[in-house]
Amino acid sequence: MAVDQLSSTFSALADPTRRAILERLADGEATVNELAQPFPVTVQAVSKHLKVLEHAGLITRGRAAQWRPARLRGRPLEDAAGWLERYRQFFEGSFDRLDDHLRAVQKGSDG
Amino acid sequence: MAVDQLSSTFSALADPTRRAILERLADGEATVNELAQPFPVTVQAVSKHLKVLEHAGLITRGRAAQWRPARLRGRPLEDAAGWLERYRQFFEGSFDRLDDHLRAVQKGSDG
DNA sequence: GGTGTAATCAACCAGTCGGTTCATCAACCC
DNA sequence: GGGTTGATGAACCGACTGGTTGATTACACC
Repeated sequence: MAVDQLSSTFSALADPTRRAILERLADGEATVNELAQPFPVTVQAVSKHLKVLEHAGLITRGRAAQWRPARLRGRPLEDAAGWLERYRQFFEGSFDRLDDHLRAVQKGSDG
Repeated sequence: MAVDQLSSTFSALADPTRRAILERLADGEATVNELAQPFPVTVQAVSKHLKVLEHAGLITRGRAAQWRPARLRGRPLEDAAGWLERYRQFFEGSFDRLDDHLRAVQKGSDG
């Protein structure tokens, strides 16, 4: 099991079912049964997914009678986005040219 | 094994060794031995990591004599960042208030 | 207090993962 | 061609993952 936060976050996001759950939660909180409905898996499987998401801090669980509504939490997503942001320089244009550009930058100034 | 691109990308990023490899590659291309040096694992293990990264499209491999330099490729990172970007609304401020805000928005306009 | 529903727990299973060791391939160089 | 170095291939191992089924807990309602 990944110990660091970032690994937990990316690991949680690596599953398409879990990403779909998060997308659904972006529209507002939902119960396990509601979340499980669109997927061809059992409620127990979704419950496990929610535990993974909760462990990664991507959701919090409420308590209302026998329901445990899940709610999206943005912070880990923000951290993940922050990590990726550092590679923005590689996003734009051809990565082939980027290498030359980087080498030039490294020689010309501090990193 | 994850079939979709986004899952492959997040899965590849879920390992701290692989993220460190990418960080190193941001400084320019490097060989397997160079990449393996900082880590307390064998070269073979790093070679496996590179295969995962290559499969996810996060790196490309060159060919120079008996060396196979790895080079960072930004495209999948950009896609991952794009997916996360859709949650930017959840980044800022308290997520508790966000829920109220979302409900208000949902009532006020088309959902 | 018994019944029905929401959700989790527990045990199990097949497949994948990250790592190892040993063996092999590929290219350079004398 | 043989030795050395860079890198991968193959087999194996323990741990984790995503899924199942069956049992159990927690709460509402009559």
